[in-house]
Amino acid sequence: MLNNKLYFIYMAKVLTSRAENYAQWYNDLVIKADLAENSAVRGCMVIKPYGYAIWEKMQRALDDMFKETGHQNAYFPLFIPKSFFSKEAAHVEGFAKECAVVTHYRLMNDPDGKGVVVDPDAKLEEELIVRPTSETIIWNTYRNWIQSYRDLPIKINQWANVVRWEMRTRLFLRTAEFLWQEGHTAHATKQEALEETETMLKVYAKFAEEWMAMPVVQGYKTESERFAGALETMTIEALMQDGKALQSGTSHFLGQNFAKAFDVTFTNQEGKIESVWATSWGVSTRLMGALVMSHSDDNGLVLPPKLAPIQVVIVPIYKKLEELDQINGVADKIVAELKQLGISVKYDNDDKRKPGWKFAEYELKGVPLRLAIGPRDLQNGTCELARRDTLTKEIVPLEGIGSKAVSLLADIQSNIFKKALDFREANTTVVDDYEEFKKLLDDKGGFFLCHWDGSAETEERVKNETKATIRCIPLEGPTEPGKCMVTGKPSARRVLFARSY
RNA sequence: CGGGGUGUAGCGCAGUCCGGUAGCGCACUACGUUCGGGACGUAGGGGUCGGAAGUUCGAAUCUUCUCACCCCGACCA
Repeated sequence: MLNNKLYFIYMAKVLTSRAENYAQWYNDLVIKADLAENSAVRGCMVIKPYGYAIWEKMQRALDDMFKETGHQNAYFPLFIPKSFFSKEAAHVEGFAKECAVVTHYRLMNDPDGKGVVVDPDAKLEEELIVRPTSETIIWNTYRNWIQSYRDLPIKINQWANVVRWEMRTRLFLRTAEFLWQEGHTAHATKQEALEETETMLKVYAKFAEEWMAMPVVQGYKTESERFAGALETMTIEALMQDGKALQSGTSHFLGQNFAKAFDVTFTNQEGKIESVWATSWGVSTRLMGALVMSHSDDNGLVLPPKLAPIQVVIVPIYKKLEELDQINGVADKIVAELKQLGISVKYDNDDKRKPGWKFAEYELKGVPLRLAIGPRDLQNGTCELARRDTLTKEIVPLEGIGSKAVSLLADIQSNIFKKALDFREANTTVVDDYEEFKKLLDDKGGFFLCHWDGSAETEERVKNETKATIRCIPLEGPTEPGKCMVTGKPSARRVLFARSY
């Protein structure tokens, strides 16, 4: 009676398949799985409760990691005086084209009686920018907080929304307003700031791999891909199932650029005045998109147990309400046992939905484990356990169901990571010939490890000719020197190319 | 921001060419039978046809303007 694995019979498809149209599959899934939807405001989304629950779990895990590495949370204003933006030249350059600007502070009734209009007399002295990122307001504030090396380091994070006026938006991947965290740290030495930059990249990589079950390549951005105003940008890059890369988190070494722009200096131990060294780092709700595209299949979401709002769902199967009563008794005990073990469990005994409907629904929503109890199980002291990642089911005894669930959840977490890692390895190609690179980019996609001569011209040429960009100069991986695949000039090491989101 | 497409019931669509007062499937409500992979029957309810203006006796349908969304580019996390 045990271990009789059955395979699923699929009923009506509600999703476009990945093979048919990957982009449509993603859009369908985000909406059908109740993660988010488009709002009445152009380019802005509504994150729905189920999607937000996942984000909250991400926040919790990241926030704990930030605290463990010595950071504190704070909050800075949504609005930034326009003049702040013009202080750091590269920074302005990077963000000027996508800023929302507040020009007035009052509405009035339309003199023509057609609703309300902006009161022309209520023009702001200085216009306010809705933050696209907070370096300027934060460094303007840090100036007042820092006098001596004794005031350093300052290691602050804020959870906030930011606005970047994007032309073309996609749920989670690119929206005009999004949620994120931005860390902003101030240090006495260059070395310490560099270490902070790397530490936080490692935090992101650890989070991506251990919580999201999403393998990432860590590395440095090339100069042209760097954050506006940064001396060095580090990134974690993930590979999506359609063979495109997704930049999933960045950590920037800002040097003394912002300190100089905002005149943030400190007196060192020798009594000399120096500029402060800075970092900033962030991940956003874009991670939700990464999560969806890393593991999910044509039946719906596949969530890593560590981030799943519901880890186990219990579905009763019954004909008569007396049977349901009996099952309720058994299920309540299972719920108590699982909760005891720290598992988030939902017992769905809603009489208005049928088992088949519930199966499909929770599969669509990516619940890692489903436990079904019917009349046969009541007799045998068993239940049916179905795992979302492999789509397999087995009949198991109720005795010891708690530890069984714990080990299965752990197994699912590691299995989907392994699956994603295998996919990435199968889709990472070492190429030395530019023509072959172009061909494989179209035929196969994925990551490419190639030699590059280090020039922005070559990088630009590859981008124009193939739409592929250098995702990063990896921290790990092959480091043997060679010849640039495009120009044949010497190359210190291979870099990671891909088409990206 | 350029090119293309789509807006008709909560969702997915037909009807638009050729103007005559709106229909189908799912969902919803009630009852009954069902319930181990999105059940079935019977009877119901629901629509400013994206918005505005115009042509006309009459507009979902024709004209102009406008808004939103989707796809492809340019830009970006």
